[in-house]
Amino acid sequence: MEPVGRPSGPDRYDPQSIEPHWQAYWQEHGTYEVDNDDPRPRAYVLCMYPYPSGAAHMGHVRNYTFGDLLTRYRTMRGDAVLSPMGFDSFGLPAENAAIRTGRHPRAFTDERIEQLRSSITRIGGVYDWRREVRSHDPTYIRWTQWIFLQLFRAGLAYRGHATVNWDPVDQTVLANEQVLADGTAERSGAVVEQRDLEQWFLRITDYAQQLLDDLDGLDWPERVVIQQRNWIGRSEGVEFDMAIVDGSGAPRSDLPGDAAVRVFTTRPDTSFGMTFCVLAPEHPLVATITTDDHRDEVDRFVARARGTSEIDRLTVEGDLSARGCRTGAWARNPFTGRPVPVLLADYVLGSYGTGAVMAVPGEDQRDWDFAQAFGLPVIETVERPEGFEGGAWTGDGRHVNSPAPADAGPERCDLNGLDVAGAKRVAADWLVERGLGEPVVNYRLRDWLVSRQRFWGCPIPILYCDACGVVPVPEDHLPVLAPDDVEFTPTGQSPLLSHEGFLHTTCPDCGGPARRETDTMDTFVDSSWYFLRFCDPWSSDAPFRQDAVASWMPVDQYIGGAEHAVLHLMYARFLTKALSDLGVAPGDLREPFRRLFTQGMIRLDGTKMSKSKGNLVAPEEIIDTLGADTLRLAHLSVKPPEEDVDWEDVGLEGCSRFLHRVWRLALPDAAATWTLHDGAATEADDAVRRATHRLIVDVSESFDRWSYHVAVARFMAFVNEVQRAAREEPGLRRDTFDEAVDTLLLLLAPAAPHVAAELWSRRHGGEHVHERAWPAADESLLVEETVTLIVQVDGKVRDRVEVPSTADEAACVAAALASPRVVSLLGGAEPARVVARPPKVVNVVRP
RNA sequence: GCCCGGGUGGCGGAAUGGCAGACGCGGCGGACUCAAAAUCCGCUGUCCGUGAGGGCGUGUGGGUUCGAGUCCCACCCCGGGCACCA
Repeated sequence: MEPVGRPSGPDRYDPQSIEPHWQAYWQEHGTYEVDNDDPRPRAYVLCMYPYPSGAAHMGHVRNYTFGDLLTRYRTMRGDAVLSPMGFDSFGLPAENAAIRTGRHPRAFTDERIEQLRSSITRIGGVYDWRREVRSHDPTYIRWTQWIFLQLFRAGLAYRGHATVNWDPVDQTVLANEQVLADGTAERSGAVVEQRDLEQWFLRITDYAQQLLDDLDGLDWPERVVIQQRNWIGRSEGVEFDMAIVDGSGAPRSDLPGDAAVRVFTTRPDTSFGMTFCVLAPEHPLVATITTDDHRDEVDRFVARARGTSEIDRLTVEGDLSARGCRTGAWARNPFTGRPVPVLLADYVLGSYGTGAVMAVPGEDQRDWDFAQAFGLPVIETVERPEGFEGGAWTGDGRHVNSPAPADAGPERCDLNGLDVAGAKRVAADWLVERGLGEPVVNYRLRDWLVSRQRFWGCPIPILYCDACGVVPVPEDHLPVLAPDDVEFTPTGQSPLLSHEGFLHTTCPDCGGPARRETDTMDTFVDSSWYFLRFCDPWSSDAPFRQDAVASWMPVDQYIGGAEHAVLHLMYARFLTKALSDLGVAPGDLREPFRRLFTQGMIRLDGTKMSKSKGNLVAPEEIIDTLGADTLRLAHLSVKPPEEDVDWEDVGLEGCSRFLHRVWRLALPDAAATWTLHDGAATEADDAVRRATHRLIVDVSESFDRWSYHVAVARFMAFVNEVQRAAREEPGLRRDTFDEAVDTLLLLLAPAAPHVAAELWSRRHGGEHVHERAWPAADESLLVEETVTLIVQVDGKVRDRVEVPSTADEAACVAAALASPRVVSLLGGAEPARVVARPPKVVNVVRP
């Protein structure tokens, strides 16, 4: 790809010779290092820290180009920009490589960090590397563990027994967020199994309401906010008890008198339509309420449901009658006083609400389908709209069939005639007033399962003592580090489980023998606080000092992939709130990321480009030939930043040609090739000066709006215009030309930093362009003297006339009516109407 | 099914109710050259017309407006997310 035929020698644009020079300059001069006592206004620009997978791929390039542009731009605007970089360096790929090759994951990881750091530098990314953090660094491990202990003391980290997601390929449990809707693992793609295990959880559900409410104050893509809202899944309803009775409604002699099942519903208004009640197979009452004649059937059903993988349980196809089972028990509907049969079905989840629902086939489609399969009756309680032919009606309407029977006594409830909202209120109040139930808010969000049965992660700092039970490792014993003398076996089992030296220790409380926790933390724990550590990575007696965090946080602009919409971004929000409440982070820091930008993916032949798919286009090969500035510009120009990109559409050539053109235009010696003079200013000078100041406004606005592709288009158009003016007679005044070129270089400095720095330095005796102030436009040059007035007849453009930009309505109308084209189209008739928007447009409406 | 995006030349896209197609890619023609590359210049939505010019044109159909790619209503298609959460 080496261009042939372009001029050679010292005047040739040669990215290979200038790019390393400037990268070293920025590093050596600490140009983008900022101290915590910097007096300038502060800005915190952060790209999601990467998993070190080796040399950068195009996704990295895209991400870091946007972040780097913003860092350089804000710096030129006068801010102290915190732009740190680090590595999310725990994780399974390194451990899997260790299992394959026998090499320790640390060696593997450190090597890949160096490769990635080198790539990032070669892209031209500038960071305050003094602040670098790595998840697997013992100092970072220490503070991750310290944070875990604070959460443990506050009751926000707990050990719980639960049915959890087990990934048979990666040999570890996973959080709900890491399992896709089809029941496969987000990372490995394996079908997830269910296992009952004791695991560590973080109590994110305590923050469900805050996580929901605080979304409103964030400047985030709507898409991401909606995804978070869906994931939290708030739903309001009521819970109430239904007494377990026999088929005639009488109490059962084999059960205590208060035997009851509690149900949760968001539709108490439809209670009169309840024709059965459904329990989850894992509901604790199943065993006690099942009657003897149904016991065998129930046992078989429960065994099968528990053995079924999530993926099968979620399948909609198949015979519904096999997915439920009668229990022989009955429950009394408090609204009617009448018993309804109790069934089991796997579509009711044990982990949501009360694990039991009242089934209303008339107004719920799942209940309706189930009722059909089991031959259960349907009672419609909401009037159908005309023409409705489906099974269940879930919309609004007048209630019918909803009075309590006459023998229900003076306290009978009557919902007939009410709409859904009104009936909900009346039904809920009725339950509450009689002490039968209460309003309840449920969330879909579950506590965050953080245990991982893996070696290459942050060890959970907990001991198990036979005498004292669960004991936190004392803070002055941190960090707990995994041993180095470990062997990785092909089974994938964590070597910690069989490492005697790691496993056995003494209890800090009683001095007796104790066993270490062998699970490590989900790597999303590491990434939930790294942005806080960046503010104060030198802190040695706390994870960070509060004043340092207070001065930088929240992050002004966070940049990363949309694939983290629920995972990382939810966890990081949670931990920030928890640390704030614990007094570790400032009390008023409730959200970590003020603005979020999610960039599009890079696709190759329509598929996502990633390491696993071969990563066919290596960024460094392009840097080796066309240079980093061309690559950056191509990424900036190809599409709006938030959209997915097909690699085939990335126009390297046009960008390379453009930079060569800039080079020839700006090179001091090349001025001889242009027609420049020191005489009086001509119209050409006037036009170029206006274009120059217009460019300042356009590029600034485009940068502020993240319309980088438009900014690049403006650059190209501007260079074309200046070239043309400087080539044709009478040419340009030298100072007009210099102002145009210097302004171009200043504006280009954030986007194509190396070439801008090199040319500026050559033109200005070694000066550094990135330490110059962002240019300000001269307002007087933005006002044109004359403008092109659009003359329309009946809304169609028929002519254009030059008018003074100060022309008023009368002048514009006069100019329009004087147009020969308009005169001929009117054919002597008087216009029916003339609409003028001076000085842009006049529309003449014919009779 | 529900919720978000989005449909504009051969392609990526631009246009914050006022000149549709900026800028780039690709294509065609030309200059320079022994030749090529590179560079530079011109043309490049579509139809009618020798021409001047005119008709049509932003997924489809309606509407609002002097004027709609842009606003409103209905629909079609594509992409993404959610989906037994009671």
